[in-house]
Amino acid sequence: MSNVRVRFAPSPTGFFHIGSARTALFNWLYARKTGGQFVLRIEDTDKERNTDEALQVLLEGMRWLGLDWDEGPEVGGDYGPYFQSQRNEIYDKHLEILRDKGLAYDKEGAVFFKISEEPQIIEDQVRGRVERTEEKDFVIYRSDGSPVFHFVNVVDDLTMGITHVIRGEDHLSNTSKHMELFKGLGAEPPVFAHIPLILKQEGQGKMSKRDKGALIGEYQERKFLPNAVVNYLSLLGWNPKDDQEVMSVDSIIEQFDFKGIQKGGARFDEKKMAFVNTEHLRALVPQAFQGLAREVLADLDIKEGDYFAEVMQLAQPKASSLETLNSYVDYFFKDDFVRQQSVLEKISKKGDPKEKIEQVLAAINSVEGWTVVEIENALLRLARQHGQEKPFAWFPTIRWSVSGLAGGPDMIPMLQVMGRERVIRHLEKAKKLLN
RNA sequence: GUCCCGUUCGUCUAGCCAGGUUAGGACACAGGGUUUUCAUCCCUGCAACAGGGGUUCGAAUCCCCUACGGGAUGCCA
Repeated sequence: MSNVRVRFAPSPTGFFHIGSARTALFNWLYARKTGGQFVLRIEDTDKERNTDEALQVLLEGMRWLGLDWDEGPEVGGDYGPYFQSQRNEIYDKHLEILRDKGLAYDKEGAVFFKISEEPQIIEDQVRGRVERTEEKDFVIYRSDGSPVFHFVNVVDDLTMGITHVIRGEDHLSNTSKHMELFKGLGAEPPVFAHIPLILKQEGQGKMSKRDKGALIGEYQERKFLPNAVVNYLSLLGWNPKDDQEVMSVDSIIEQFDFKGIQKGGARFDEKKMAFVNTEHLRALVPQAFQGLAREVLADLDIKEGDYFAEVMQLAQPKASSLETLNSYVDYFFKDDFVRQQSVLEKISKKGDPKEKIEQVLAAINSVEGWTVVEIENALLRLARQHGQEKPFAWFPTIRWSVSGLAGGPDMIPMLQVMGRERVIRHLEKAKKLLN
């Protein structure tokens, strides 16, 4: 247990942006690394947009990523309320403090904060020493009586005992305002760490919600593994200073530090994201993989029994994502799969597929049992009958017949798992299609 | 306009603080192999210190300038 207290203070807008998620992640990592507290505070001052539905998108996204909060909505805590909309008294009280010190004054119906005009020196944990001077007094209460972001942000951080503010670089220039406010309220500012922004994959500027891959909900829908998303996000602007890239969340927590945070913006790369996801998928223990696979394959009529587990054992080492798993294995579980015409055209160039199917059927019918060795031997015999060392020339045709595809799990184990009857049924059907 | 921050392969980055490296890794891409199957695996290749000046025997590394990129400059958050 340490005295570190960090926070993530999102505004519920109805979507959970990847940049916000990474800010949340870095705060969470730091809390877990130091044994501190991770506070979730909701900046719900915009009454129009802040619906309960929008809040749930955020909370579900956080939970999905595994970013559990020690204080905040649903869990409470000693520093509440955790919704800005419920903290007006606290803000008003702090406004009085500034008024009493002569640091707040009314003008044009609004309340302004009187700046000190001294340079504010930020010892930023990522950027080092940053110096900036505020040039003019700024509004802290609008003429409608509501407090503005800079003020509530500082008051909340102060009253919630936040020790480290880890946030996006877009706030770096605002920090001098915040420092002045902390000092005006008679408090030591927290430690700041400004992390680089996530940039668009293509084009200029930071990721916007319209960009592909910008929303956490997309990864949820596409059945990415949350740990993989966390892994990739952690690598966007941070690294453990060695060659590790595919890491468990525990390992990331253990190695996380401010020194490893990058200064420049990081461009998002969906291909690398997919790569990290594939690696995590392969690393899953078979039971975990099968559990997830059952969910994504729910539409297939899969009966209980060993067959499913065996198919998954074939698929897991080669499948690239849960999102595409269905198309990778569906033919194991149904007879009405589509045999791709383009694949047929390709294999037809290397000989008559119908002839090959007949040859394979004949070879298979002579097999006693249905072990990998027996299937392999049968196909080897077939190959030798045609003066060939190995039966690879028949593989594309077999694959097309039993799966309709050009690729998939290893050929012989796949046939073994499918079972003799099913293989023969598919071959016969394929043959018929070629008449 | 002003202020703040940044800039190493196409991309993410190591190296920079404590100057001497064939500038390393990963993704992507290309070629080859396992295998005349495959969304697997293995090997190889491609490819970078933004530009200029200075300091130094020696600069990716330290200093200055320029360019470019990002952010801030709201009674948005």
